[in-house]
Amino acid sequence: MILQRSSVKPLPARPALRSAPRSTAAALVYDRLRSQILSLAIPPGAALSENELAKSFGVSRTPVREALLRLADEMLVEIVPKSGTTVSRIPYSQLPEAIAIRKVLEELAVRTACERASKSQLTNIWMQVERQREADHAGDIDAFHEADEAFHAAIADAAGYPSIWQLVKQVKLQVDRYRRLTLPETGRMARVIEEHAAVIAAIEKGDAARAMTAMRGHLEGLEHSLPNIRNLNPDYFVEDVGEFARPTTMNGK
Amino acid sequence: MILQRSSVKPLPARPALRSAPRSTAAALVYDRLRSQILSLAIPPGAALSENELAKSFGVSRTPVREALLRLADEMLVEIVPKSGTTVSRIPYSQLPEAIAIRKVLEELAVRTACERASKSQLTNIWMQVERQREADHAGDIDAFHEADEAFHAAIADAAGYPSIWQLVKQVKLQVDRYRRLTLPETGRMARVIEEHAAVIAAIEKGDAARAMTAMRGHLEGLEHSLPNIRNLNPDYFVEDVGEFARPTTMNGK
DNA sequence: CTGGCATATCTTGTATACAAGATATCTGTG
DNA sequence: CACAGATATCTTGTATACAAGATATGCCAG
Repeated sequence: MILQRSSVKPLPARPALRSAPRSTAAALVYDRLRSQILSLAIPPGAALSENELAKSFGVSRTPVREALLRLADEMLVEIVPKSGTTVSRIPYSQLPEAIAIRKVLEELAVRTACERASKSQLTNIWMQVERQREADHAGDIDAFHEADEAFHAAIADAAGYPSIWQLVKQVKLQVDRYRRLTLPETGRMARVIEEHAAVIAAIEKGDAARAMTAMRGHLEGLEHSLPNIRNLNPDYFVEDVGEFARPTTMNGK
Repeated sequence: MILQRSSVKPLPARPALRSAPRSTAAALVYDRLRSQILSLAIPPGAALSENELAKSFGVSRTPVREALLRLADEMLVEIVPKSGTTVSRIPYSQLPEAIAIRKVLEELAVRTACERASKSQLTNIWMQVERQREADHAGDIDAFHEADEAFHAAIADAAGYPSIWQLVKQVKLQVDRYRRLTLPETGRMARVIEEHAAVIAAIEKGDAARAMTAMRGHLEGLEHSLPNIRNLNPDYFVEDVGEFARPTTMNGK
């Protein structure tokens, strides 16, 4: 039982063991599948067979099934009881909702961080912006993305509301998959860095209104990128997703 | 693993499939366990054994394990790899965070509902208030609670953001367990009904500011009830929960 | 060639056996 | 009696076999 007070994460400069073996087989299968789904390496609508996955991972169906059940809870796969399992299609109509939710959550984070952030926490946030600058210079998209997420997580930490970032991660999943379909926009990294810097600068001054506006504007950049493509791969999307709330596994309660 | 070996509810030999004819055994076990955990019938800190649960439910370990894994994702149980599984203690220090998050989510819901609610949706919301009035008169606490939740869900529906309620349900779990420990406050139902009526009235008028204020005030009632007891059963709580985000199952990521 | 029914073969759900770490107990030794 | 070590017995993690529904296939009648 480890009980550890966490104010600031060490955050290794290096992704460390990215493809390292996780503790359990189920965790490994979960990580790999989730990563491939989010990167669209496995496209929306693709069929997944527990037997095939078990063979390809060299494990039995048990850990594969465990991973799939968890992915179903995250709405990343859909399990039809005695029929089959597929990678969820992207619910296009729900993306604005996800962004709206993310906005209020992150506004709460910056607002509260304005009141409660310690100096070391502010430093940590700035550090993530610096990491992004370096990644931009190096042209390392993956490192940029990682530092981007660390930035938002650090703000939630500074607010003393770390679970805000847990919720945001959960909510942004489908949006992330959508954005993978759009072409990388040139100069985006530099713009994001500017916006991030504006947010943390306002937090540092304790200017809640300004910080919230900056964060809102930053996230509205996501909204503007929505009505972009989607006609390229219409079968990657589902127009109207029925009674949401994991209609596939168990009962939604 | 110290902790009481407290037996899991006897659960009649005849599982009363009539009242809970869930499709799969795993779903049934999940529902029953979850209900008993939230009602504190199984107290925080109680040990859970997959074998014992399997015997008491008359099924094998497989569906029991599936249910426990899902409950672990919801932070309702904690699984220590080769050691044991316990009902999660209530993270007292995280309750204000949960309430703060819920506030901004529901403020988003009422604000958006002011713009988008249809007449039938408004009627639906009023209907839930009416159900609460009836439950109050009948003194039916369970029915009141159910209508209470339906009220908040209906607002999210009216906003066109139904997943807001899904998130709120997820966030309020630990607060709900906490409130089960406090004595039922006389006159609370009537007060809640008043507050609900004020919210829907403001939504109906399209007065977003007023609706948000009403909802905020309503939810602040939760906050005021926090520093109540907690000394009665100090072993039901955990002061500082380390690296949040399901530290028990798999890796957070 | 077309339609319909039986069947073969998929799928997921469940039960059971085994593996291996963690913990408690008991035993032997000083 | 105190303490250390072996061991018995817990725990969860995984593999495998079987059950049963869903789907595809193919065969046969018209």
